[in-house]
Amino acid sequence: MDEEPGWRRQASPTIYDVAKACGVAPSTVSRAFSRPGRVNAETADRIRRVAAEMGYRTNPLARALPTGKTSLLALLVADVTNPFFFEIIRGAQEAARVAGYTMLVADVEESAEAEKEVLDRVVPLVEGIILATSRLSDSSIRVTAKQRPTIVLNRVMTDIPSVVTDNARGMRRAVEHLAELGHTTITYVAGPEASWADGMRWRSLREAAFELELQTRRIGPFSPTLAGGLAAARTFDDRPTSAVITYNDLLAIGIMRGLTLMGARIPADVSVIGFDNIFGSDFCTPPLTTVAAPLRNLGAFAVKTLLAQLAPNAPRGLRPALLPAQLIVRESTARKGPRLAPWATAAPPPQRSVTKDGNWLP
Amino acid sequence: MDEEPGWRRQASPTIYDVAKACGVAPSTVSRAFSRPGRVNAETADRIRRVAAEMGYRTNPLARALPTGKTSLLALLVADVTNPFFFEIIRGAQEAARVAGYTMLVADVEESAEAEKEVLDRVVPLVEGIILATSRLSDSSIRVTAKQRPTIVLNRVMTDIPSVVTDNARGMRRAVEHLAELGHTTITYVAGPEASWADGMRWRSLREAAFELELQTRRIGPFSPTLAGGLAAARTFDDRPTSAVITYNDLLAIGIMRGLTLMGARIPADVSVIGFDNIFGSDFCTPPLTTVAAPLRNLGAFAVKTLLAQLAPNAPRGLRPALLPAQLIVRESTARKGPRLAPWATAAPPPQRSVTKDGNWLP
DNA sequence: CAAGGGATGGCAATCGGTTGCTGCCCCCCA
DNA sequence: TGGGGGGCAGCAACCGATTGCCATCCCTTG
Repeated sequence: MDEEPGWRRQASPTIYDVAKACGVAPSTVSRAFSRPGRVNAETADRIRRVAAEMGYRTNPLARALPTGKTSLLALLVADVTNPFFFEIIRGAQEAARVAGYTMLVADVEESAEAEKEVLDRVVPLVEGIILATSRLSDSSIRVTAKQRPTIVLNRVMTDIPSVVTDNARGMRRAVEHLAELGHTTITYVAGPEASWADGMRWRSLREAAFELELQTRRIGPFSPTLAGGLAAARTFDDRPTSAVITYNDLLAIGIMRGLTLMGARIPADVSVIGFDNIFGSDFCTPPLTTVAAPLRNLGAFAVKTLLAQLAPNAPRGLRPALLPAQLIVRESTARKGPRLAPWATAAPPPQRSVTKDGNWLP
Repeated sequence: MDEEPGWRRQASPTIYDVAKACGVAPSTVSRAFSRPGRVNAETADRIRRVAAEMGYRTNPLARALPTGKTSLLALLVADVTNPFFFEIIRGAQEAARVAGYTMLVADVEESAEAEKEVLDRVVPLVEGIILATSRLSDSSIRVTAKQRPTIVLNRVMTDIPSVVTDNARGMRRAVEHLAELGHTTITYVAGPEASWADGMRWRSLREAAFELELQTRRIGPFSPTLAGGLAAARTFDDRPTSAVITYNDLLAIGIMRGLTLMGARIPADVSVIGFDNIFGSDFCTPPLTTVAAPLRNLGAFAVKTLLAQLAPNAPRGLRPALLPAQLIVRESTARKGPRLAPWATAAPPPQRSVTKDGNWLP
């Protein structure tokens, strides 16, 4: 009865198999891979040859158990379908890959609940965590950071390493741009209240406007999505201004679309500036003037910072890393025109209906 | 000297700690969680209470080593920055999460090399794999499938479970739509040669056109990106037709933009239909008529199929799952106009420069 | 009252590497 | 010739949970 050994789905060879085939001890095989100098060069070579022949691959689970080195990093993003994260993910994955790490990207669907759940699941698996635009409270983040090295992206915390875009400088450039075009009052379309970046951008706007002697106004909060922008357009229509800066590009694209439907012309009637320079901001109508975040770099930099934390001689640099933003002028901004709402009196609104999630009805 | 026990970064409690605190054996603690009926209800309750108090969390690595259950699934996508995948990722992550699995999303940057490397790294960690738009050869995929249950998305293989959009039906609808608008010749703008979907779409176009007595033409291959579309516009300009169907939306948006820069009006001069209904296809200029793939469902369905494979009584349904596509008519298609190239004679092209990756120059 | 059996809990092996320590061999140098 | 030391390989414990098997205990039943 013992000629047919029980088989599992995939009996890949182990160091024990390799050891037997080579006539050495398992520990020697292990060291042949993980500590090359520790074993005779010839022996090591032979072991590696045989191992390759047998198709041996070291089992990451087994390695991770005693050492804790899973070679896994986690990146939690608020919303994978938000283009803001695309290049961040790319940059992070790439950086992780070249460093020999695998990136575990998880979507938390804009919910603190889901974020906690995902964290619970992921924390024990990974060596480090990047929280991109977390919706968690500072204290929740600290709890996580106590368990694994953690980096926050797009948010500043005093006791956790953070990587952010230089919002203040970017906002300053945007405001200057509008001022040069003759605008005197700027409406800020706010994003989620829980968002650190939103508060930061609004404050920076206030400051810049104050220095340049412009007026500001604020509407919101709105969901940072196309649909949110559509809603913002309706609110904005009550007290319009000639210039708008939005929390992010999605909101900007949405508000442009909403205003256009109401009969406004962009940029002739209203100039709009977004934030982040996401995918699509260059081919929307009109192409959007926006404060470009160094997205890819943001992701890559976060990984590098995290990896640095992982090193035994933890550097502990806690000053937030400020990555430069850049104003990209496209076609949604223009010299201030004479006309303000109601737009409909000037141009009949192209009649068309839009569903609540921002799609055209057939 | 032994009062200060060596500490590791995070000594989370183990079943041994819990066992000691409860005065029972570790195995009992283990069973209290994994096999509730097997241990006295009171004991189990007490153990669970103490465990909760101590903040015990079962270590997934340790559990996975003997059992092989990592509760991890892998989703490999050709390009995370391609919006085609956004909703697929969402759908897949969501489905995995509710099933108690964590999804490991990996970007392979459109390269078979990178795909292999990522697979090597990921295969031993996960219980199953979803290959979305793989650039691998059939035989490479089979090798992977031998190691772990594997599902291919957007590609049909006879011996591996696959989930695809019903391209033929979708293409048929698109061609009918163009025929109704009076178009007689359709140019197909091809995507990557290695793409199964590209071949499928082109064949379906041929068939549909044949039945409806239309002419077809084919240009390409082009990279399935905005930049690819810009290049396609130049090629198309040599032998223009009044209708274009592209391999995907990105290509469609790119070619629309390219043609517009050359002075063509869309849809008056050229009607364009894309494929996939990606993020952005509704707010580009003009909003794109496209064959909508059930993206979110595609992802969710793939996960469900994979999970089914994981069950011990493997169903082994090998007929590819065809998910229905839908034609979304927006504003990039219109009745065939009288005018063909050269466009420039009719309308002076708005002079503007575009960088090779499709951004406007400042 | 004894045999049988279900309910509970413990023992110990196991998953596949890693690593501290030991032991052996050989070479070098005094 | 003997002692010291470096190079190399093996032994065995360990990471933390799972699980087959055995030992108890107590209750039931003939």
